[in-house]
Amino acid sequence: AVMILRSRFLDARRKRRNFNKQATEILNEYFYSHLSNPYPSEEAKEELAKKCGITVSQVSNWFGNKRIRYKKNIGKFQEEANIYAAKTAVTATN
Amino acid sequence: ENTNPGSSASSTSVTKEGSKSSNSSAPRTRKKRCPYSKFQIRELEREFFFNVYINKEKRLQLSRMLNLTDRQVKIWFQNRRMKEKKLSRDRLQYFSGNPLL
DNA sequence: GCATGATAAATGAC
DNA sequence: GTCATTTATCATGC
Repeated sequence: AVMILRSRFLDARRKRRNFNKQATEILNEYFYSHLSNPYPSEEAKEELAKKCGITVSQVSNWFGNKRIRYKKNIGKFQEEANIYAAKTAVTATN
Repeated sequence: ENTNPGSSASSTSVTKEGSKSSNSSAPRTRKKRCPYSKFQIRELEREFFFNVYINKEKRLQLSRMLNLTDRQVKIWFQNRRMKEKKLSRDRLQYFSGNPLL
């Protein structure tokens, strides 16, 4: 059993698996509701990781990829941005 | 087999790609990331195994051998140490609170 | 065929 | 020196 776990861990780094829809939802909500400063603190990352069921490193990776890919092609994410903007509009009003 | 713009310590580096003629406060264009060759990685890893911290003397020697700049070797060791630390963290996290165990 | 997550060079704050 | 990042590249999912 240990061997299986070990081998699975060693090659599990670049064997990518997509996050589930719920996790992506949570990450996107945070990203688009902090679009002016999409840099979650360490504490925020830990909370996001917990809610998404992923590691803090994965949260960092996600935001790193999201920031640059959004910046490189804002148009492509416009529709997505509008969706989450509407979804989190209530939150901003407190 | 190394595409290196201004790396090789080719004696007196006179031409700096016409970088800063007068103004020197420009952010300068970021150097394009160029993946190192298998050979370069092997040698870097070999030295990393001996000592995680490389001294200046060996650094210069290694940079000449691999056709990298002194700075590149220094940065590689820094990144490599960070990688090692991350691997340790992941290992810990994986074997501790794993729901599948 | 691109979307997406992870990793590898390179930079900058401190 | 560490360390969060940017950026390009890699490897996989679908």
